[in-house]
Amino acid sequence: MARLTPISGFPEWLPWQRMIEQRLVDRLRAAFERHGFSPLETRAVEPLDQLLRKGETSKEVYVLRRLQAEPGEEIADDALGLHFDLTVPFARFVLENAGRLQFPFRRYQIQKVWRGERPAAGRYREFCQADIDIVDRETLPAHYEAELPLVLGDALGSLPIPPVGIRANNRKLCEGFYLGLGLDDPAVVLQAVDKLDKIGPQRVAELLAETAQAGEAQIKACLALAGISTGDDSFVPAVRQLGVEHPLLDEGLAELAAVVATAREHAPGLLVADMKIARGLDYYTGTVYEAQLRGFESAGAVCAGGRYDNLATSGTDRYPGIGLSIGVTRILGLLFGAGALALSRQVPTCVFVALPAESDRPAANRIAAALRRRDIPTEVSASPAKYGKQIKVAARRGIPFVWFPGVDGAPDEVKDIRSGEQLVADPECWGPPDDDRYPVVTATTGES
RNA sequence: GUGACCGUAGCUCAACGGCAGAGCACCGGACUGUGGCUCCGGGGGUUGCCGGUUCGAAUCCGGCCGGUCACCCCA
Repeated sequence: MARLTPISGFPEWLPWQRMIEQRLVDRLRAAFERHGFSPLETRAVEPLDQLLRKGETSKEVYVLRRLQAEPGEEIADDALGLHFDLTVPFARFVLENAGRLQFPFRRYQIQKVWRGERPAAGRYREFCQADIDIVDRETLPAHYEAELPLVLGDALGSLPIPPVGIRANNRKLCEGFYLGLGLDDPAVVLQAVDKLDKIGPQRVAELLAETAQAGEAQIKACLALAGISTGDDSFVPAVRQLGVEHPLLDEGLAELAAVVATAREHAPGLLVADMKIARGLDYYTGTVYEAQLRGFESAGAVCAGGRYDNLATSGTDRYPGIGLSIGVTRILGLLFGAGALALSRQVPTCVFVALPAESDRPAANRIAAALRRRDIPTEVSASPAKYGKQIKVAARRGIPFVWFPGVDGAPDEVKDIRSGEQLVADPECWGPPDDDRYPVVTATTGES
């Protein structure tokens, strides 16, 4: 057998980490449903031509081929590829099932996606995303653009992870500004401005001159716009002061102001308007979002999304939508890497039933069954070793309670392994404290 | 996909051309059926993989794999 090595970009967690992931996903799911989003799962594959509608991401797509494919067989448009996000498959699903869905349709979707990128810290080739989207037919009211960040704040806010900060911008605002400025290719300008955090104003200015043929005054105005970032609607007069006028700009300003105002009322400190958020994807048409984990800003965005008016269209039918995506694997990878998450024990087991002798196993099984009936995770010792060893087995796994079956008519006893306290107990009515029944996720502070 | 740095026991690291080691962890005993402390003992490694140089390679060279960082892009 060949030496076993991990495969780059395909993370596998240990059981205690998987338990944390499942608990995190449970919380997300509960929050999404609390806000009225319905669950959806789409197949892992889409026809290549569907996946590539998004644009120049073709290099990232993993193609599915049969081992017995004809040698030299071309990869056709109808070949299957693994989906690289959940938005494109969702748009396809909406078109395919429009007749059976009620609109506005709100759904959440928590699934693996695959991208053939170079792996790095917090970046994987196989990873889990949790998406929420709302689509409607023909038109999508702007108030959804204010609602989505609140769902995100609710979903992530109750978890023992660092707070997320959402930065929002609006495509209409930027495009209107650039058009009003006389720059007629807003997409190119956006691409340059998007790099501001990375390469700084000098290089962005050079880029703008090169790729967008921007003049000095135009560059200055673009950089001034990108420098505006406020937690309230004071960005509106700040933008107006730059003296640019365009109908699209007015629309964008009004929409973003509404997003900020709503967030301020319901989740103060969650969201800021930031005029340099661009997002690379060109299908966004309104509000765009990007969220970072506090303390992990350099690792990039852990959530992203925005409004797309033209992603799901077929003939005359149009389904404008808006969505946000949470990078579950990235969040976990960053926090595990920093040692910032801990679980109260390594196994689900709450009670470990000790075994006096192998002949006592049937009695031990009955005790375990009684506890499990009352929803107390229980396992029976593997072997009737000395009690000291059986206790040690439980202690190493962090199991909080060891149960000693009574022998020769003596009553059962249960021992709290942390305090050492041992009490007479009846498997039909004893129960652990609420905090001990299931493993609990905690944030680890003060790692050095 | 491009470039740079790094790979020794489960973990953290020594040995840097000449017998592959320590601490922690793990297993056993002292302690005859109630863990954690202490003491004593034990098992663990084709030095990431393949090839090259050399009398001799963990050590030097090349390729591959894996990890990290900067580009690119993105969750």
